[in-house]
Amino acid sequence: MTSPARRPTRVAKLPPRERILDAAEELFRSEGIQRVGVQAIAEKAETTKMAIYRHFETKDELVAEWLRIVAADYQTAFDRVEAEHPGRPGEQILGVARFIAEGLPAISHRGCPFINSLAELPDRAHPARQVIEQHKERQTRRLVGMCAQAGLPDPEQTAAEITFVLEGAQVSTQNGSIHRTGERLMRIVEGIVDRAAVSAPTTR
Amino acid sequence: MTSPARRPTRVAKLPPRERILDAAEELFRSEGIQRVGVQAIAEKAETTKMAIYRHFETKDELVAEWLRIVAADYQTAFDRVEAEHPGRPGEQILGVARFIAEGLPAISHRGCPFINSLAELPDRAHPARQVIEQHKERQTRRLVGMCAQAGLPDPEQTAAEITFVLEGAQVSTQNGSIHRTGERLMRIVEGIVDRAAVSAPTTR
DNA sequence: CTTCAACGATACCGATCGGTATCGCGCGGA
DNA sequence: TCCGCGCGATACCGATCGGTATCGTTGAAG
Repeated sequence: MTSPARRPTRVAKLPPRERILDAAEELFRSEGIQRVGVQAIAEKAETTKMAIYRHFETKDELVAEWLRIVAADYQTAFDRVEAEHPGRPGEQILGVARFIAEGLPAISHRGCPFINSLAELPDRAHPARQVIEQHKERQTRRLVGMCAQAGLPDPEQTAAEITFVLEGAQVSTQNGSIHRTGERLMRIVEGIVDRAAVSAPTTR
Repeated sequence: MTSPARRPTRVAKLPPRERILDAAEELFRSEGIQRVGVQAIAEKAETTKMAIYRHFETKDELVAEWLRIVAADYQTAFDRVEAEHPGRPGEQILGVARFIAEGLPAISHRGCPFINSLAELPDRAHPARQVIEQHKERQTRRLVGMCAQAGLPDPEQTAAEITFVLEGAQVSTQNGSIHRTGERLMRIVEGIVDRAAVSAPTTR
């Protein structure tokens, strides 16, 4: 009656490490890093503090691991967008913007985990800071590459403009209404790309 | 020898309340809100915890008061920019952007206090949240007004775009180099205004 | 069947948190 | 002159923090 892969109750609980990371994801996103204690994570993960410290050296390392997963998810989304529009960098840029725009309601009132973590972790020696900086660097590099492939005259400048707009939009979801912020954001990015392309009407 | 207005030593210390607010300004900006204890503020202000609680009901109220002062400073800066270019809304918009751009090095590696406070205070009932929302609302209204006076066809849209860019630029100062971010930001805002004005070449 | 490692539970540690109570001192206004 | 209040200092409160030690149990591999 005790087959290994399935348990009658609890519908096959995930292993502790994944339950911990899932709980951390929920709590860190909704309440921030500093306000969430290790005990709270353990309870939400249906385990104990000790189990957490068996899998992660410190709370700071758990935070870093969480952000690594979030960063990997962003990378995957970028890959998918890129694959959906092969050889059409203009569409890829808009796809990235759409990905962010469509995610705005989900992060409503809490903004981007990376931006928030930056605000919560002023110590540049914190292990999570490396994760954040590497992530931002990669995303910027990809965006610059798309702009360059689109033949835009100043890829770094346009990529910076798009980055600023995307981050600003995510920040703005935290207060006030999100009404139409997504559509607004899409039209802004469309305008940026169109304007940047006036002197170089190549692929797109 | 003990004249009231001047003291031989300590070069005329400010009254406790202002010393507390000055200390809070420094510490909250550089280390964030949650990481700074009331005791640390008292020590930097050369006073005691009790003195702080004589002037502020709670730490949360002190945070709100600090943000009220920061918001008032922003308002003053906006007023000055507006007065420097009377009747020239295009120049006013660029003046606002220049104010933010020139402030980037000063907030280097720590970003905007409002954005950071939003990340640190997820509780919408926190007294500081009202201050932040009112501030953002006012700034947005002023920027929309400038865009409208400049005769731009869609003031809300353009104001939103500028707001996003300004906030994104401030966020981006926290990681990586600030090299040329100010100039970059200025050129971006110039481009936004120019593009938005193509169908309405009025004042400017 | 035995063994070993991961797990869950509990109790505990020192440190720090926001906030309070209670002193004594000193200066300014009446 | 004297009163009173703001001030600085100290000690203290309960709660929570990140992190550790030590149990008994369990489940899967050998």
